[in-house]
Amino acid sequence: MRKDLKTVRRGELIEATIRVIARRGYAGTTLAMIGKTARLSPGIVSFYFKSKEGLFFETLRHLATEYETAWKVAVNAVGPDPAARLDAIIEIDLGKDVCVRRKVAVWVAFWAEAPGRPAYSKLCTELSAEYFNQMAALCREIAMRGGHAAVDPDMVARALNALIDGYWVELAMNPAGFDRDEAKRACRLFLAGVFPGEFGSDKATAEDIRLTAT
Amino acid sequence: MRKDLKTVRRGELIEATIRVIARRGYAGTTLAMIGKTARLSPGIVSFYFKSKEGLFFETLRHLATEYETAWKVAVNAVGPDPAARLDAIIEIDLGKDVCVRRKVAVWVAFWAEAPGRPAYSKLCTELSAEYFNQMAALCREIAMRGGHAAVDPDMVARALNALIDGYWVELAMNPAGFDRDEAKRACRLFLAGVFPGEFGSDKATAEDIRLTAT
Amino acid sequence: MRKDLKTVRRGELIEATIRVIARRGYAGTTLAMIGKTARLSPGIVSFYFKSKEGLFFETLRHLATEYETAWKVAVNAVGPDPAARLDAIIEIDLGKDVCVRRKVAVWVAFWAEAPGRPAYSKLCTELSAEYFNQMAALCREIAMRGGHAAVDPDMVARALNALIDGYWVELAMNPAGFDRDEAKRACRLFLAGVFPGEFGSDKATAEDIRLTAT
Amino acid sequence: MRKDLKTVRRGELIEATIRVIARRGYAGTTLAMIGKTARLSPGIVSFYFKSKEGLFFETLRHLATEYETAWKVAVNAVGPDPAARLDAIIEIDLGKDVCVRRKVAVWVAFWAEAPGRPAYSKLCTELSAEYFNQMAALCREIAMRGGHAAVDPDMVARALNALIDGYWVELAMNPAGFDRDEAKRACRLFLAGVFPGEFGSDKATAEDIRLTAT
DNA sequence: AATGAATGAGAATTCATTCAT
DNA sequence: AATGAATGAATTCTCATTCAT
Repeated sequence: MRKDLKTVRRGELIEATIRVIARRGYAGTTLAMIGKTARLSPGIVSFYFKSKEGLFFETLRHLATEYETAWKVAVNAVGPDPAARLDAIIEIDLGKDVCVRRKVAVWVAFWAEAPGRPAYSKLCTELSAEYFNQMAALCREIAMRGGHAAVDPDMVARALNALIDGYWVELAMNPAGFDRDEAKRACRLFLAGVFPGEFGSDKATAEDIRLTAT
Repeated sequence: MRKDLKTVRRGELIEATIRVIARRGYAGTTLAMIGKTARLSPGIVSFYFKSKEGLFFETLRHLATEYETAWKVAVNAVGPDPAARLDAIIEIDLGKDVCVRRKVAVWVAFWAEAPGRPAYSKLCTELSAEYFNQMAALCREIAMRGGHAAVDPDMVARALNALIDGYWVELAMNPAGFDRDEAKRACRLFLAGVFPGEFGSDKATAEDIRLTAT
Repeated sequence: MRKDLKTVRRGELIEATIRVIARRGYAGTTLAMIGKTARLSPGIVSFYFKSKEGLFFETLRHLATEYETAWKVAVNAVGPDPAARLDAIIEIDLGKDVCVRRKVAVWVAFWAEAPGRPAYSKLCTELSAEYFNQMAALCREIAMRGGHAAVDPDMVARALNALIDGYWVELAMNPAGFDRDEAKRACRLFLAGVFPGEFGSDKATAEDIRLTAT
Repeated sequence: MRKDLKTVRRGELIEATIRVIARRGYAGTTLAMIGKTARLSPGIVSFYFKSKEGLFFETLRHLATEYETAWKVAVNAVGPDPAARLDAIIEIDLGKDVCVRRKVAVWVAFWAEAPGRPAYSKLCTELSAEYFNQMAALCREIAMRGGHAAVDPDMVARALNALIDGYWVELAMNPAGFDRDEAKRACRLFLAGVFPGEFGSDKATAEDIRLTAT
């Protein structure tokens, strides 16, 4: 009960932080705004987090953990086929749980502040590294089994990563012009070009179709 | 003469602003740091720019103008072939003048702050729109002349845009792991997949070859 | 029974306050620390004392009462001889009940804060006045009966008072270098110089001898 | 000129700090009060001192340096006779430059806060140690040359130190009842009792007589 | 009777902006 | 034209106090 309340409050404050950063930017976010958004007093942040810096870091960690968990679960859920796994990652990265304006705007904010904050930088780098390793491993598997000797699987992984990050930026900056389904198709289009026969555009999942309507 | 000095000082302050934001992030940048970096007094910003906000906006405008000019010049320099023009844009976007850590880090910082600053948002949106229109027009031309009826040229333009933005983010966050030449090849690989026969990987330009050595 | 609990709790909080002030200083003492030290919740202070200010004042009063009672009891216990009475006061002031670091550190803290707190100032002044009156009366008696006409008994009382306060400060600041027995001997040495024949250094009490071993 | 201004401002702020602490106590002192007293804005403290803590520490250091210099100069000014030197120290410690309510109240405040602030404690301890070494050396000299074998010179030094500190406390708490000249006479009375023939009460200096009028 | 979460007033601190030199 | 000292508004942070449980 005691611990639950603590967890609940921390969650409320983190959620409020995400909303405020998404609306006002990192530099424009004050504890007063976060307090108001969470319908709590501004002084409470010191109680649950050591400081503003602490709250921000925990917010980043929350997003990082959520994201990491999501793609790991997704990868394991679809069985061993590397193409299906890559597909599952795309589905998560551009899916409606992770790829919502609120959250990607905060990711961009933390990326932008990372140069001046070693703690942010470290966390992002570690997350990235693990993510890249997974992606590169899958690309390598596909390349080997399919005889796609010509392409460098690491390069493909980096490109796919960049493509997804780029879509996040698009969503953050121009949510009206962003089409989650189109983004997924574009990722598969890229992979289909690189690994012919692996990512047919006809392979659209049921999920795809559902989300297109959204 | 008077005007020259004004232009020089403004340029120095903008350059200093870029360096400081790249190193410390947007929120971590103070006028004192900018002054120190420019070897000028902190009070001088009020003289040459109305305010900190003004300096930051002019910094964004400087980057925007520089970038816009660069790709327009490049497009016009290569003649009318749409594929060559698209190639020229890639060359600029990932070339050593525009795609340097210092500058892309500042772009990411402005993207991140845009939600809270209508002025930034507006400028970025306008720049994006013009850039996208150009790219989409070129993609449409290629699609039409090559009979690539299956793909939506706008989608290709958006994807290419996202891919490039994503590479900028990569460079900003992890400069050591970024390979400008690889990024360009990945863009062409994507286009080659979408528009078969148009962007052969054998088409590497002289520029490419030069930069690979770097 | 009810009243007992109240008295017990108040005593616990006062004792905790003494410990915390002695360790952290007056300015560095928070109700949270006092609560933790007393193994009670921080909110309880409002219940047993009106406020932090109230708790602090009661702490001062507690020390003052304890001290006042101690020397009055001691004075009355030794019979009417003024030299013996003065000796008894020295014994108390530098004895192990009153003159312990914990307590003298708090005395110094209250002295230091007195300028800004009329309530503290008043209490200390009243206590001082009564103490001085007693001491001066004893000095006067000794001076008169011994024919020590040359010395001003009030001056001697003030000097002895200063000497004892000074030793308290020494104990507060540098407990390792403080020797309670030496301090008592020094007081008697001073009085022996002022009132020749009255405070022979050979007159060390049994108490003295016991404490020397400590 | 530049450096002078800095020195002047720092001095003004330190002087204001002394006045405010003396009037309000350590805990009751705010930067706003210091600013007002110095007729400067509250934000300026950060400019000349890193923080409130920094200002307080420099204030202590200022007092310590002033005091240390004063007694060293005084000791050297009077020639090699140890009794004269001890006398000179008493003259300084209870003289009108050092022993004024404003300053001794601040000393008491720092003594009181020392337990919670290692930096204060360290500075006070070092100052004390040097002062004690000097005093003890002089007492030893007097004891040896005068054949006062019975008394421990270190004990005398500690007692004199305590007596002077005690007078400082008296002045801080009850300035109206404090007589600087009487305090000096009391110190000499004590020494005269300990070292017979050395500190005759007839040895009052011209300085003494002048100050008595004050 | 006691807790400890929550509040919010007050203080320290930061830093954009101003302005006398 | 440039400086950099000084200001003071805005923000973070601390912590005494309150109050529902």
